[in-house]
Amino acid sequence: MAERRAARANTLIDALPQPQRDRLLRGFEPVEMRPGEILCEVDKPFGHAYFPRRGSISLVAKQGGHNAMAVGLIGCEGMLGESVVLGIDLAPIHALVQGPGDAWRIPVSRLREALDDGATLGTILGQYLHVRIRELSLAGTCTRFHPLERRLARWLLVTDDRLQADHFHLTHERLADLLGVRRSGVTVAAGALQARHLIG
Amino acid sequence: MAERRAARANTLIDALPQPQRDRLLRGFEPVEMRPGEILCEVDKPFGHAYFPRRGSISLVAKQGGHNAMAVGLIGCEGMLGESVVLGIDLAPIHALVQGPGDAWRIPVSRLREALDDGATLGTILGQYLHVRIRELSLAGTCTRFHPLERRLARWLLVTDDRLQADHFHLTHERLADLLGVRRSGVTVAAGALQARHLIG
DNA sequence: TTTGCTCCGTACGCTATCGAACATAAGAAT
DNA sequence: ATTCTTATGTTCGATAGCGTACGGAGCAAA
Repeated sequence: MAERRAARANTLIDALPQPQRDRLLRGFEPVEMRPGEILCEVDKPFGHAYFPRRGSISLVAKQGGHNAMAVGLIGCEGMLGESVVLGIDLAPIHALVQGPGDAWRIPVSRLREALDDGATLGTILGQYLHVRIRELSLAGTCTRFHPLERRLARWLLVTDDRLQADHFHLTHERLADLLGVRRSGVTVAAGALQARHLIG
Repeated sequence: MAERRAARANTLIDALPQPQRDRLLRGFEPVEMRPGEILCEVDKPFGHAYFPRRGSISLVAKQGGHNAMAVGLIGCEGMLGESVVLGIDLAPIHALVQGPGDAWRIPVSRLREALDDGATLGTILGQYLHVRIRELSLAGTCTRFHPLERRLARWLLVTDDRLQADHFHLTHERLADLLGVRRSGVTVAAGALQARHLIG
């Protein structure tokens, strides 16, 4: 599996000024992310924040047990646990590992300390939370107005972008869960995309 | 139009400790809210934050001009412009007046000053932003999985809750815009609710 | 009184998607 | 080699909501 770009670190961390970044790195613990692993559950305190370096984390909204769908995907461009900038340590949504990889993680308490260590980190996380909010706002509209084939294409593109890998494997079943549709619906939509030689 | 509860102020403001609230009130300007008035547009700087006292503000997500739907409703329990706590002064979403009423508004710059005047305001706005995020996350799922009749019922209940009025008037047309469906679809759904004597 | 406008009710055919089932196909386990 | 499992392809009838169109009711201006 060839690498598409050299950088394997996390974009948010890279944006920090050197001394602050070094201090923050001391609080980090590298962890592996395995697909399906649950990183936080809604309304429960999340003990750690995660900064993916490879792989991806999907944000899943659940509705009364049954119905669920993904409303966001986090890769090395983002983080899980932005809520700390709000002084909140409860997860607003479920999060689980989607694509395998690894991440830095840091206890919420230490991240909170780091937020007092100069304003830059707070600014960055604030901006990141802002784009999350924008994305969340649009997610609903997208689901409402676009047919499955387009939503599937979008999800595949986003996944590809986040994973930074030349290829990746996802079962129709899992895609169906993420998109909130039937498994066989994904089969059909994927077939249509293949017929147009848009995916392999 | 009888009042349902005595309190006509804004819940967030009421939650502030006395001295801080008084200082903040000096920055407020009372304004009237007329239905349809646009309070902010996505990616444009919003000059003021709004704290409704009566009436409501709907948050509208747009998709390429055509398709649009509401993803949130703000009444006297909330505010418009929470993004300031993130150090952001760009609106993440469109907002327009839904139900007529009045609000306090404050220039973003003064609200930002107020955030430095003790930590309480920041904490409150942070918590409020957190619930907004939770609501946004669920909005998509709700639209995806629930039939129109239920979504309509929900919207009417939320509107009633926010407006604090004994009655209110909404055309089917506007409800259709808010729910992202056809006008005639609303007519049918509303008829079904009336047939079950759930609305008048 | 006529005209015009806004709002509501209703209908028809169409599309996307559902829920459920069945049939392969490929690999892993025994 | 046979069985089990997992992933995929395909079908069928059902349903929600669409786009569009037409008719009527209330109300106001001319």
